[in-house]
Amino acid sequence: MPNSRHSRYDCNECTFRTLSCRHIAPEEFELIRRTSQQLLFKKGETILKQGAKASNLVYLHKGIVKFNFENEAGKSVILTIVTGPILLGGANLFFKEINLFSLIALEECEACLIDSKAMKKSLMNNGKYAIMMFEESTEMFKSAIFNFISLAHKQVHGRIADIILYLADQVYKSHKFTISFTKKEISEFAACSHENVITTLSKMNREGIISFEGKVLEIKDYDKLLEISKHG
Amino acid sequence: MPNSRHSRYDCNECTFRTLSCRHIAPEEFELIRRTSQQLLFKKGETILKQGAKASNLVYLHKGIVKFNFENEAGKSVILTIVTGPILLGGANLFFKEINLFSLIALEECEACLIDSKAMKKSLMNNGKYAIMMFEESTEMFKSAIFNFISLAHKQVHGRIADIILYLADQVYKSHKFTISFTKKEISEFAACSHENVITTLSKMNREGIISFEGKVLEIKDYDKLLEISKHG
DNA sequence: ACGCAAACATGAAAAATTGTAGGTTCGGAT
DNA sequence: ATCCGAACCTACAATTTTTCATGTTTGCGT
Repeated sequence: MPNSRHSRYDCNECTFRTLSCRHIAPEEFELIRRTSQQLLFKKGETILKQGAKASNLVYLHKGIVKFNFENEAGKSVILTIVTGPILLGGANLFFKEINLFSLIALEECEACLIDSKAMKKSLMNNGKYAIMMFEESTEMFKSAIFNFISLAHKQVHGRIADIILYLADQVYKSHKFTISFTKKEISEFAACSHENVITTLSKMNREGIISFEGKVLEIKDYDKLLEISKHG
Repeated sequence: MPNSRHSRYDCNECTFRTLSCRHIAPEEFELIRRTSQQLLFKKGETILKQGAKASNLVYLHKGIVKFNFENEAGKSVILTIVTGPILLGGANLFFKEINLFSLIALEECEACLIDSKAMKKSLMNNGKYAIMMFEESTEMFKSAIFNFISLAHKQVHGRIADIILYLADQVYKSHKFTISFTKKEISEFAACSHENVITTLSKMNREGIISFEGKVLEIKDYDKLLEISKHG
C-alpha cells in the first residue's frame, strides 16, 4: 500500500504547479490541487493499474517508473521506462476510461495523483493549458516508439545495446549507474528470454564493452555500443 | 505528384467540418479551411514525409494509409495501418516540428492538408476543441501499441494472425477483402522476413484457416485465427 | 507484344533465439 | 539462524527465423 507520509514536496514549490500557472490562474490550480493526493510509492508498487478506471493523472516528482503491459497469459512487456519529473497517465485520459497499461515504481517514487475530471475541466477552459499538458503527457510515446522500432528491426544484441544507451542517456544520465530492476525486467523491455539477456550482457562484459557487477553497470566503450546498436 | 483535382468533397458537408463546428464557430473553421488544401493521392504516394517539417495535419476522408518508419539502413517498419475518415499527423504536431514517420497511401486517398499553425491557433482559443482533436489524433496510437505488444510476445504466426484479424476487423471491416499491399509490406508490419510471411500464409492456406488467392484474402476459420493469436 | 523489374514461391542451410536442466547466490520471512 | 524462493548464471538441445539460392509469375513501360 502506498504510504501517505508527511508532504515532502511543498505544493507552492512544485514544478507541476509552476508549469500549470503559466497558463491558468493560481486559484484555478488550487481546484486541481485540492483533488490531488501526494503519495510515496515503494519499489515494486503499482501506481496505476492496467484495466482499472483511469480516474487519475500522475505527476511523478521523483523516481523511476515502468510502463508495463501484461497479457492474458501473464506475460509482461515493458513499453518504456521514465524518470521524474514528468506527467504520466495522460495517454489513458485521452484514449479511454480504462488504463491500457500499469505504471509500476522501479525505485521509490514521489508522486501526486491528480483527479482526471478536475484536470479535464481546466483543460476545457484553457486551450493553451490543454496543449501544454498534451505535449507533456505524450513524451513517453516517443521513447516507446523508438523501442518499438528497435524491436522491429534489430536482433537481441542490438536491442540490448539500445536499452543500455537509453538508460544511460535518458534515465540515469550517467555512463555508470545502479540498475533498479532485474534481468527478467530487462528481458521484458527487450522482448526476449532472460537467458538471452544474461548471455548477451556476459558477452559484452567479457569483450570489455561494459562492466556489470552486481547491479552496477558501467559503459566502457560507448562508441562500440553505438555501433552494435546501428548494425544490430 | 499529388493530383489537385476538382473538389470531390464539398467543404460544407465534410465530416471534419461537422466535428469541428461542434466546438468552434463556422467563421473560425473558415480560417482553418482557407489554409487547407484538398488533394488526391495515388497508391504509393507519400502524404507526409518522415524528416520533413511537420507543417500540416491531414484529414483523411477516404482511403488506406500506412505509418512507415525507415531507418538509416533503408529498412522500413509499418507502425500501423488506418482507414479514413480519420485525423492524422497530430502526433507530429505535439511531438516536435519534424515528422517522425511517413504517411503513405496504400490505396487512392482523398485527403485535406491542414495548416498546423492555423489549427493550433484555434486549439489555443478553445479547450474543448483541443481535447477533441487530441482524442481524434491519438486513435492511431492504440493500434500501434497493440502491434507493439503483439510483436513483443508472439512469434511470427501469432503476429500474422493478429495482422489478419486487425485488417479484417478494423481496416476492411469484412472477412473477405482485397489487400492493397504486398507480402513485403506485411513483413514490415509483422517485423519478419518476407519469406516467413509467405511460408506462414501458405501454411494457413493449406490448413484451411484462410484462403489467399492473388490479392484476395478470406478468413475461413476466424476462431482458429483467434486461437493462434492467443497462443502465438 | 516484348522485356525487365518487382513480387511471389519454395526448400535447404545457417544463424539466432528459446527452453531445459543444472547449480550458486542473495535476501526476506519465520 | 535457517529456510525458501527468487534471481542469477552457464551450457546444451530444440525450435524458430533468417538467409541464400533458384525459379516462376505478374505488371508496367516502351
